[in-house]
Amino acid sequence: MKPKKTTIHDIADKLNITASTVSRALNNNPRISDTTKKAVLDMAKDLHYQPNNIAAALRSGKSQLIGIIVPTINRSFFSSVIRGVEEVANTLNYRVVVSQSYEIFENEVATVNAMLNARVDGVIASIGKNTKNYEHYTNLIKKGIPLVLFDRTTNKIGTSQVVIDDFLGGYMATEHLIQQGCTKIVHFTSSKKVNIYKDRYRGYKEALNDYNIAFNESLVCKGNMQLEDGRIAAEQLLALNKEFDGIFSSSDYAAMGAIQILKEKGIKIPEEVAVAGFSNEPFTSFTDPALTSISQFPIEMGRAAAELFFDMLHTEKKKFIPQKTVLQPELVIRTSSLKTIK
Amino acid sequence: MKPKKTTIHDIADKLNITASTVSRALNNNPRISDTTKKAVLDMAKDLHYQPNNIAAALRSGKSQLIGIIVPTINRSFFSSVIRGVEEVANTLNYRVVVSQSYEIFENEVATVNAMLNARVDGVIASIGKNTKNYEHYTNLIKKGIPLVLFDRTTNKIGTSQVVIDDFLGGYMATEHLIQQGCTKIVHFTSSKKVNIYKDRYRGYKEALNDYNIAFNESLVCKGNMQLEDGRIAAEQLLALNKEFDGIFSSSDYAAMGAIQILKEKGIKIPEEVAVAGFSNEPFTSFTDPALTSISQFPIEMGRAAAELFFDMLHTEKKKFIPQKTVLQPELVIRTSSLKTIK
DNA sequence: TTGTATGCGTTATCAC
DNA sequence: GTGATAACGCATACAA
Repeated sequence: MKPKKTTIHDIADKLNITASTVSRALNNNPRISDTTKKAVLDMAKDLHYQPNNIAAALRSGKSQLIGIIVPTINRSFFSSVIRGVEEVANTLNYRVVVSQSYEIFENEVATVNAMLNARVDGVIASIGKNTKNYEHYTNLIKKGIPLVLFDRTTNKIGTSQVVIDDFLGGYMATEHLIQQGCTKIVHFTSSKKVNIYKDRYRGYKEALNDYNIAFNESLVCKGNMQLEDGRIAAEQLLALNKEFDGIFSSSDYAAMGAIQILKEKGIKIPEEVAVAGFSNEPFTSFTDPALTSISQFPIEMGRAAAELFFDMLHTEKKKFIPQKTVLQPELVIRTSSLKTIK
Repeated sequence: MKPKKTTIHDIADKLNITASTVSRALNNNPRISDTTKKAVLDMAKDLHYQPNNIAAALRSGKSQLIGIIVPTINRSFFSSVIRGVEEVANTLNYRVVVSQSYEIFENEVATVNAMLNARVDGVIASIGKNTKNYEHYTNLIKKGIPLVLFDRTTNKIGTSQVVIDDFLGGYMATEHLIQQGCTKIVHFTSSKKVNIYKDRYRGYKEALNDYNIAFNESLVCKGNMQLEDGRIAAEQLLALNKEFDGIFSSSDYAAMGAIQILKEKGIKIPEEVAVAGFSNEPFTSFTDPALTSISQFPIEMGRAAAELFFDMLHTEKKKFIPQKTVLQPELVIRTSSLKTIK
């Protein structure tokens, strides 16, 4: 019934050569003559030969698979990183296996394990917010499986990572608000445990310091960085009669939430309060006012992660030194912070 | 050097049983006694046994891999569909391999081929805009590999698909504008070759007809459905002095482009022109005015696609009848179309 | 430049 | 309820 799949043996038989020769010819092995190569390639086409990556993977120990672990796929930042990874993986004949942790530690562990079972050649991951134990990741490293962390990373395990300079991003956003005349700048942040928020916070403080503006801890709001958190924070600031003329939020969503509340209360943006977010989410250019933000170049980040991955793959484990690619953030100025020009 | 990976043979040796028994125990085969099962499981844990999916795949012919092909990963709609697929695949111990066609036909063909080489157990795909030849997909079907199409599908090849009722979506959006008092409604659409745009267009016409509004072809603008296309279309309409009091765009992006132009020209939305988009992109709730749109429930679409896939997987090829899941769209009313209440 | 032999780790078919 | 054996399709060490 089923038209039995053709293998290298079928090609070999037709050509009166051996399977090894066919295998070599297909892999463009230099020791095979051009004539045989051509004959093999032609016959492969004739027989509709379809290489079996699985068999090759079992034999060679290389699956040509890269595992990607992200909290959730349908967030612009993460899907863009995946896009970047896929772009370069694709050109090198690698496939990309994705899975989500949903910020749940157990899922993250399980998913690393699944990647291990699938025998991926390496893993590119962004750490979940609630992850404090990195054993599942160090396990990978112990087994000699390349691991590249991006964005939400950690220095506690020695592996390559790619991040943007979050400190600089925080600094740039804050500096920009200061230059627009703000002196009482609110900051929205999240858990200190997460490197990215910690660094953006540091950048904020440093900018204040450099411009001789006193740091006021009561203007720092902690939350979960969602739209709702921004709304709540803004409401509380107003309820407490805090004076402020600028907001630097570590998340575009929280910034947006604050903007909604301010608009509802009739507070003018940017005239009375200038706002800057972080991430340059696609929606930031569509809002009213359009939201100033910090671009993280997620596609480039994905490409960089893939490159670090292939570096690792081609380096002997003992010779390997963890690399860190730091991308430069970019301040994207939009109406929400443009006091002067308006 | 390398701590040789433990296999089922290692477990078997330690326990003085055979690999077959271990294999069966690990697969929870009913013919194995509970005591041996427990012994095997314990030993597996002790030896840090890590199943080799690749070997199992080669032997069994099942890779536990689902290939997903989308035009681009970092578009909210597509990444959300992927999320839905991954959700259900994950619970059934399947992994998801994603790749992008970038709307380029050759890429789509190549990527289907790559999936074939990777021996995925099936493919879930959304067809690229420029694809007119479906041979690469029919090839899959011929080989007995389950194929599920979603959103951008075709009836020309007999396979399962999941779509939303685009006709109904188009109808609902148009009807809503009519109910808001619009009588001269512009429609933004794209290539007639693509099922989704064709159907939304049909819905638009039908609604006009049902409400006794004459269809005016000069109010239909064709474009590529991007922000820029919406801007261009709106500019042309104004330049030509076309009278219109509503816009139903088959894309949120194009709708947004039109809104930008109308705002620039001082035309009030929704008072003078009411606008509705399609897709309910995340940004639609953040714009000003917030954009009325049609939700396509992408995560549910992904789940439905996965379910159709597993249905196919568990059905004999000869007994299989292509299924079509049609999801109901939902009108999400926002300020951009709310003439009455304002 | 090509052939021979072997094994990657698992599952499936028989046998007992 | 368990064992023995083969086979999945390919790549590679070694031989010629």
